[in-house]
Amino acid sequence: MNSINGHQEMDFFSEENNKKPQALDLKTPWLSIKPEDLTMSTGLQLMTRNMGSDQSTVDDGSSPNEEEKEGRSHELEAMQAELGKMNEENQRLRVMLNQVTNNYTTLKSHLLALMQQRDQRSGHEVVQRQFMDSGPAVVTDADELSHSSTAGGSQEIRSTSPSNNVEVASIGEEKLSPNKNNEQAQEATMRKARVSVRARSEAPMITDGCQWRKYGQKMAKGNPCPRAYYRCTMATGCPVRKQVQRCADDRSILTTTYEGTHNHPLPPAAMAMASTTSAAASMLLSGSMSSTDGLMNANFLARTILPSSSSMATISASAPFPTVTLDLTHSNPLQLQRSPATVPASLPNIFGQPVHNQSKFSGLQITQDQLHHPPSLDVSAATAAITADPNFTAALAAAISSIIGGSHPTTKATSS
DNA sequence: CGCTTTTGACCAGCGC
DNA sequence: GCGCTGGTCAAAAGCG
Repeated sequence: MNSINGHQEMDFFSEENNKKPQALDLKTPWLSIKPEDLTMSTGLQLMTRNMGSDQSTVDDGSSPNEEEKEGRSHELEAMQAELGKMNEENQRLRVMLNQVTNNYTTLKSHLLALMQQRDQRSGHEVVQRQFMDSGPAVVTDADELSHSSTAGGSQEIRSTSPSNNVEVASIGEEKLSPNKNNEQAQEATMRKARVSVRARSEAPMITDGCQWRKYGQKMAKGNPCPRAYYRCTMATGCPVRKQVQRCADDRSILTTTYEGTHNHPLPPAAMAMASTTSAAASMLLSGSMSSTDGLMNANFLARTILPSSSSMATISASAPFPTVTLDLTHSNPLQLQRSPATVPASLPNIFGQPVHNQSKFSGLQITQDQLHHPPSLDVSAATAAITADPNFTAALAAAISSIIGGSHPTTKATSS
């Protein structure tokens, strides 16, 4: 079953599918576009005008043949000229897109730098924060040193033991550069954070677009249904794991708990769930997040996933790991039982995942379907996953929805 | 033959 | 220290 899904989804990596839709060139430059730059409307207006003139020649059936031929040749020249103009505009837009991409990269690095500064100011607080609900898991320097000797042996750096995750972050603080340390700390803590998704499904596992391999099954205490353990097999060494278990009270409810961050490109079908879980994990792990912020963000995330549903998100304070639970059981169950190819239709193409060789903008890829159905909801969803910082989210959401949403300047210009 | 699933064993953390 | 529990490993079996 999984292998079938996986094979289908691997097709998304084909060169053909990796080509960005032309529409992306027009829609994604949202950071630094001035209204006067949006001259795409010129071409459309010309097209409209042409259609009008075309119509007039058809209507004017009384005109002599010579005139008609002459008129058509003029028309042809005009259209060729317009085509040339549009090509130029296309080139300009491509340049603008590159600029926007650069802007985005710069902005992102700024944000990361700021977050790193903040994390450095708060020292161990962030790491300790991840474990404040898990009892006596506060890491002391003595602990780190005693463990570091064992970690240096044949053990893997990416350990499956929670304590070792802390260890990696802490050792890095002493021995590695601050940037690398922060990355590792973040990776280690991201591995700890969990996102639980509750959904009604008769299938043994919800199709989230990823390729999973089952590596274990256990009877969990207090639940007659076994808990299955899966590991992501889309790339060797991908640390992402998930647990799948049916609810003891209502066996139609499937609880899927995700842990970790993918270290490889994801097919669009997998982007939705992976990004959602990653964004939720980011919320959990963002150092500035107060408990109320977290709850607010969690519910925002839930609305992001299924905007029309009454889905709820909660953050567990009692679980051994910080966990966000997205309860989708009140939404249409069919939304999570679709075939892999249609999963993105129910879940927004949002991003937030450190996807290698793939811009985070890939989450904003606009499909042919989306061209016919403006992706305003998807875009607002995307902003939710960019970062857990509510201020950043609000600013970007406003910017994106003002440009890509119904009030797109180009649209206005065309319609006027 | 290669990949996935199954399943018992093993390990670490935690509470008593 | 012991037992319980959750999580992982790895050999064997199953499958296409």
